[in-house]
Amino acid sequence: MKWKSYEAKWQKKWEKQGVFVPSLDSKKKFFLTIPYPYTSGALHIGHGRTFTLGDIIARFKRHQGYTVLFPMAFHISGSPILSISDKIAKEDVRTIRLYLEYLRIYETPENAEKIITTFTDPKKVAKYFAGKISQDFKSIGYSIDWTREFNTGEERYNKFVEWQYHQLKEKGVLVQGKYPILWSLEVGQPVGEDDIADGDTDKVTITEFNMIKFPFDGEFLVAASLRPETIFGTTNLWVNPKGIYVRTKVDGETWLISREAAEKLRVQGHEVDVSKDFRGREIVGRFAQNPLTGEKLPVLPAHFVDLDNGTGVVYAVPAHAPYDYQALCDLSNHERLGNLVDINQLPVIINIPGYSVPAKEVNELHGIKDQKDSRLEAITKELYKTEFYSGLLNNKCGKFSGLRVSEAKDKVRDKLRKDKVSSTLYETSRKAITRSKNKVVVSVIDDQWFIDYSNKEWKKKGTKWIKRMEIIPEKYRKWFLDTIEWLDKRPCARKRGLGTKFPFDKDWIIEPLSDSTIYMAFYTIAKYLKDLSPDSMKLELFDFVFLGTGSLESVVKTTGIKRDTIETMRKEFLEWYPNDLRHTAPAHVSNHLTFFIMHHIAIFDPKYWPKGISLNEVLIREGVKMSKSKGNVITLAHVAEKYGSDLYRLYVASSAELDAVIDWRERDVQGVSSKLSKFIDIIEKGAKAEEGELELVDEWFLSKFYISLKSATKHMEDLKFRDAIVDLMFKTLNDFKWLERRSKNPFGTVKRILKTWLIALAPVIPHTAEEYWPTLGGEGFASLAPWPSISEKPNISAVTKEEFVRSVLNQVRDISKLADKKPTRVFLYIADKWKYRALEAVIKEKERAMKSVGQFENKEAASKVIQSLIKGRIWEKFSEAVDEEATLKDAIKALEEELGAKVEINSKRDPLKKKDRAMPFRPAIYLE
RNA sequence: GUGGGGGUGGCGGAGUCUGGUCAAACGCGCAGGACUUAAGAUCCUGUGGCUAGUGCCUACAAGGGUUCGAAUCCCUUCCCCCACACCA
Repeated sequence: MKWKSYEAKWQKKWEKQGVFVPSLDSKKKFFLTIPYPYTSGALHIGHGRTFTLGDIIARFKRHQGYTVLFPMAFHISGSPILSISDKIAKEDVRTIRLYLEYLRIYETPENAEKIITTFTDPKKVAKYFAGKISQDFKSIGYSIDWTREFNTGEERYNKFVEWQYHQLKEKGVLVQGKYPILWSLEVGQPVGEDDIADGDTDKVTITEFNMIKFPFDGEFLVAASLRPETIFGTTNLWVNPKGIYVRTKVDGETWLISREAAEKLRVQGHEVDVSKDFRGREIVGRFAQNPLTGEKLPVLPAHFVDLDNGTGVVYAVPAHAPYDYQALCDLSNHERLGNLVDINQLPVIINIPGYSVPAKEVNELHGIKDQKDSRLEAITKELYKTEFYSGLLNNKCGKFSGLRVSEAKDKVRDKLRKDKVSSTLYETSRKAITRSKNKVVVSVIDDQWFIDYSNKEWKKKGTKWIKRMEIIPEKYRKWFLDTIEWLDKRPCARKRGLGTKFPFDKDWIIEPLSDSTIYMAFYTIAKYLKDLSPDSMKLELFDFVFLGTGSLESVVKTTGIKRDTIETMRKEFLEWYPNDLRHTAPAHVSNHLTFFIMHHIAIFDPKYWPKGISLNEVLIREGVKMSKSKGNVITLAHVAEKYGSDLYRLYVASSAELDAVIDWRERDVQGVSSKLSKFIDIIEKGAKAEEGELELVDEWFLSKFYISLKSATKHMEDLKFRDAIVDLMFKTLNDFKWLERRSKNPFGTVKRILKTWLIALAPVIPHTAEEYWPTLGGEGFASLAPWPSISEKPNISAVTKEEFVRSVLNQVRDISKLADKKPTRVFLYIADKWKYRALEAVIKEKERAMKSVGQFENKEAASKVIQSLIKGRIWEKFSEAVDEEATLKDAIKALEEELGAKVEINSKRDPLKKKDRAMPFRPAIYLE
């Protein structure tokens, strides 16, 4: 792995000479961004895939003559870094262990112990890892302009984000309203996924129950359900007889619900005043009213009712709910309550093919005997799924009859709400506790700030723009369109975390996905703000720089910033914007990338809207996902030392196309490594060789290379790196092997294309390109060399002839394999002249060549030959006939060597009468 | 649940949009050979079945359909993966 020895040297040279710091006033510019990494730890080779491919794009564009801006910054907004510091401060063992592990990637154990004590300050964590990540990036050879680096905790960035939010407010997309979030009652604080026990593995979401109020002697017995449409099939209400319920005032009415439910309602924006509690059994046997039909419904006891789920009151739909049906069965022998619901006359309200009373039938099928049977859960789910997709509401459902369950659900819910018999209760999707063992419930915040993506005009513009943008691979475009369709109001500020304070209410902090949507613009000016006082970064400054509004004079006056600094900033912005390409992983489509597009649309002039997005899939290792817990992570920091950066880059670029998952397999890495070694070996030998006369095989090799280069250039433009490398590396190396066998002077021949070859691979293996560039007589940095032009025309006839020789060789081999003998003499017979006339006709007329049969003497034979040529689609393989006899005679030595046999062409000797079988490009063969 | 992607050889993966050029690019593995005292590295050859030949048969998750023709288009079923709002 020779490349390891020279990589660091070139990285230093690039940095020292500012090779990747672009100048202004370019003719052709290209502005590439990759989302900045979040600095909570070390990055691994999976993250590196995205940055590496981005870098390859940047480098390729530079070769193509673009002035490329490829900047980088660091994200520190949000709660994770904060909670890391909290945990380290609280001496949480797991966190400390994890971070010591991270630190040891870069530090001696003693230093790691020292540094971790500073990590109680979140900014120190962020700063430390930002430093290390940029060091890692440099070690992989990324061509980043580091002069524009910043992190999102800096004041200049905060000022910029504040400006962004003023803009959003002006555009009317910032709104305030109610919002349900996960909440801890004990702590009185929101809880995030990382606060919840097992929150990472078993996600907790928020579900909406419909609370339906059943009139109950001037009060309401309030039942909660996820299936409002089943209200038409209810026969009774269930309470848990042992459970504790409360009689409470809720929003001015008296409700009977479980104690837990009352607590939840209190934090969900309801006025709750609990007056008295009682056991569920106390109301058993009384009657409530169906709020839709007025029907009398008995209150019955059931043990499956969970007080801490919904309201602790459930309305029974025994024909459709396995639990309800079974609970009725369990009760049927009860002398007083057993006959209040007639189990043989259950109202069926949903028709599904194959069932008459679904719950009854599935229970019987599974042999359910008791409501405590644990299988009921799964059976319920199963039945619900069937009903949801194939069930139709029947004529018991009034105006909803005939609807599918999937449609009826929302319609019935809306009607119940409209009639004020129903409202919403939020519940967690599963029982959850925080890591400090507090119960997680849902609370409703009523002054939450949102970005209103549901705004119709805005959406329309977004959709239209996405249809026009360049999206690579194309298949992700639909995902963008779906996302924008689905996007609704999105909370954009939080009470916790690092980041920019919300400018209109300083108690809030802008949420980390909402503070990173237009910062590509910030790159253009970041370096000029570095030394200015934050106070000078007034709204007017950004207005002027980004929107061109206001006058230079007045901005100078209000900000006190020097006139030419402001002018330069404006110039930088105009120079680089829009962002030509943003490259990242598909996971960001449904949030970040769509916000990125939408915010640009809201704030900037259309000519500055983002032009393109490219995406690459993830990287796994030996078939499994990399994760800290599995201990199979290779960090970016180890790449240079372990594999060398050029090998890493080559593997990442060549082993899968953008939309396929890369599997990092040590064995395959070794394979790629040997290709790279071989390539370097050829360069070294080629550089020393003398160019000589070109023979057929040399012409063939050079021509094949030009064809590959042309195809690879196209692939690079389409970001199909794998295909490009297959052309430039694997196929060309294979061709070279043949050249080595056949040519008198293979290295002299390859020398003619070495510079071209090297630059064509430079985006992928830049260090190797730099190292050998001077050796080959290149000037300046290889990284800045122009992309090779393809002026040389491939010699098609040489290619055809050599391919013909190779195919004859293969044919002889095929036959000797079939004949199962190793020949000592090989006889080749060239096809008769008239068959070449047939070939000519087929090359010219393709499928329609049959009509020329008439021109031949032996029409039957001619028709066979032509048919065969057509079937073989010969015109796609060979574009012209060659003088086969001469070509083979020229190559006779090579053939004899390869075959280890004497080769005779058009010999009189033909004992098996093979000569007649000969066809153009397929001489007849006889072996002895 | 909602939305998206996918199932091809011993393996990773091309090919699918634009049906015929496909027994399947490129790579890995495996087998035989060359080189070597030997191993490794490297190079050559082979790697569905039949066949001294430009062909036939069986294959592209399973089943069905459209078509002269399907891995490719349509339908059904099974299986796998990914993303989903405060998480960066």
